[in-house]
Amino acid sequence: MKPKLTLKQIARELDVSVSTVSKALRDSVEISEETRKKIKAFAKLYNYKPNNIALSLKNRKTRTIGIVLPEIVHDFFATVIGGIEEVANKHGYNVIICVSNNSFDKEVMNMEMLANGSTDGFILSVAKETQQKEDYHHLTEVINQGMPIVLFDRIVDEIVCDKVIIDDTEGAKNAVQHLLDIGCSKVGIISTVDYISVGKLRTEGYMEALKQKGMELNDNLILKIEDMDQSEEEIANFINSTDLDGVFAVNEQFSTSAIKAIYKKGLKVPDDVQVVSFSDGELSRRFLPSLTTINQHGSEIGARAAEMLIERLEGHNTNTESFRTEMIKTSLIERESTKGK
Amino acid sequence: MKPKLTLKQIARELDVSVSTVSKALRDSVEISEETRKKIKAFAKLYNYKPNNIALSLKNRKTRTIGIVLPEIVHDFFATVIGGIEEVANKHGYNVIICVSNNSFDKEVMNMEMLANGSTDGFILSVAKETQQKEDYHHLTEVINQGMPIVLFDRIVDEIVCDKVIIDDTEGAKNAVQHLLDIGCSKVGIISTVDYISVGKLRTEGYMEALKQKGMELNDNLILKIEDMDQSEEEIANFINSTDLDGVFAVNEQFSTSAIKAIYKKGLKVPDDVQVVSFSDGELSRRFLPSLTTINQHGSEIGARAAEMLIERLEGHNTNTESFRTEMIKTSLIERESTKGK
DNA sequence: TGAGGTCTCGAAAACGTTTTCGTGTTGACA
DNA sequence: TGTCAACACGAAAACGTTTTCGAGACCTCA
Repeated sequence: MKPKLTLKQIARELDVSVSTVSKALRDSVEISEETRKKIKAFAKLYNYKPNNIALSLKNRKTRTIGIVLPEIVHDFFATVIGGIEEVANKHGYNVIICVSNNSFDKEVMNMEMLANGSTDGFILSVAKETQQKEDYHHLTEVINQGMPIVLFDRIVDEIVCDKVIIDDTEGAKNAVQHLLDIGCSKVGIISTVDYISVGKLRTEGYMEALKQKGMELNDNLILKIEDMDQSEEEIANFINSTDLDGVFAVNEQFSTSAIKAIYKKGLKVPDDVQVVSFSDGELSRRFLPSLTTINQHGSEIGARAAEMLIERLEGHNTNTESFRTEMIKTSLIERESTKGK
Repeated sequence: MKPKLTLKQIARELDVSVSTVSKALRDSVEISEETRKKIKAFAKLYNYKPNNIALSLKNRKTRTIGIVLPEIVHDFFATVIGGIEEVANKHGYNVIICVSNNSFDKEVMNMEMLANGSTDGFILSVAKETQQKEDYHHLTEVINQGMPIVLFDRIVDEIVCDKVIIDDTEGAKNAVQHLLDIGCSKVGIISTVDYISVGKLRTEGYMEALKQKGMELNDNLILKIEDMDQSEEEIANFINSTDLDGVFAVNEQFSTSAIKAIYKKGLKVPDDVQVVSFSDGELSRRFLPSLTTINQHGSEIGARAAEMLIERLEGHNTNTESFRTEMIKTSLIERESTKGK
């Protein structure tokens, strides 16, 4: 077991000073060709690699990005992480991931932990509980300390920072419009309670689409799920107690539950009821019938968020203090759960 | 924008020395009650938190665990991360995650990057390409530097370290046994090529189960997928060209592809063909029919791996140099893709 | 009164880097 | 022979901690 080589050891071994070694390795002209070669050869031979921690302390930069997410066993978030990871790595950054499990306290703890020198900045999607409490002091604190934050997906309007979102309203509107375009006349929505920002926005998109077609809103066709654990029964009840020919659900879980209930009711998808789902994940692609979805392009969201954060970190934009909110376009992917025109 | 408070600033502000501040905050008896209170009050007021990087440098401990995975948009790995994250956090550790994308080079790069001071140890599942090349120098190097490693799932026998695995053979055997028990007489397997350790082991389990029942092996009933991208067609061909009443597939993707092909062929699941899948994820639970699976208990794997690593790190076991390989039991979850007895 | 002990505290080293600012040794040139 | 620049290198500070050691102030007791 040989511990890591340090500059000091190289210096001692070669009988020069630490500064000489450091300079030689960084190709400083101060050091003679000869010594430089000798030192570099030695370093290469023994595979010297500078200690990241020491560099971080010196430079006050860690070259790591903190990611805080509500959950990780979740196709969308996993995809976003993938996107972040890729561009972060390309720029020589690492990512350190913490999960809030949708708990406000854990979110705060994680951020405090990471903010004490572990990361240069944050990419985060706030916990459900945080949106509910509307307590964002941990975000403002971090920002006040000069650490950039990029919010995505579950953002909070009050916080001034860079944001990456999808147009939830537009995406939902497109989904519902599509259902109407292909012949549905009674379209229901399965969404979440309003304090979840995306649930609220998607519900608004649903309403807009109906209004645009001059159709009137029927509250009975709107289901807002509060408790994920009981979604299955609630959705079954909803399907049974209504007479729909189109369903728009805000996530894959709701969509598949709905289809299951539709089958149980003796109806067929897409023949009797057509279904469009928000979120395009493994489940949508694999399900039978495969789901027509609104693709959120998670990896693009992640990639864009990482790019924005790194840009702030490297100061390519210190000139302008204007924060941007970037909108990633969603797209409709037609599959078997709708008939098409 | 107020930058982070440091000991030095507190010292200057309160007109004492840095060492006094440090000691006071750590409740040293060296410091008088009075000064201690004053300093602690000040620190609390301005929310002083020690800088992690400085601590890491001083203690030569980062309290972070490096995780290197083949992929992240994958139910099993995401679940494992969840398990790791939970116990890591409980012990005051952070996790930093890198993805190899099944590339050998990226795996090596990631490990080198993290090994230079960023983490205290590793939890990893090796890339497909690494298993193929059988080049493990990056692992031995890290181990030689005194950093503990815990391998899980895709492990490599040659490396001496702690390991957490599931009994792939046993799990597969149970799956096939179950199919035989509930009346199947012609059971096929859809697996991966042999250089993927888990694919190989699961195939062995399949064979063992058949042998134990005194059934003879038919190579035509064994499909080994090389290229994931073409799995769908290969599986369809396999299903069409064989006459099976039971299918065991080593992952959810293969299982659902098989079921799709079975339907296309005009047969029913589970009436005509019964299916058991390895890996219990969202897809298995949501699919129609929901899948009978072998649950790998990913979060337990992660949790156990983290515990083992932390134990090494905190030196609770320096006495014994014996590395353990822990086996997490799989369990069969019966759902709709099998009929039961 | 002086020796020794107890309380408090500060200086300095250490962790592994980078960088600024010397400083000694050449050699050229007047 | 003396001056000055160029060259090659080292000392030290800095990043923010913790910890060891030393030292001054005060008290106690012979």
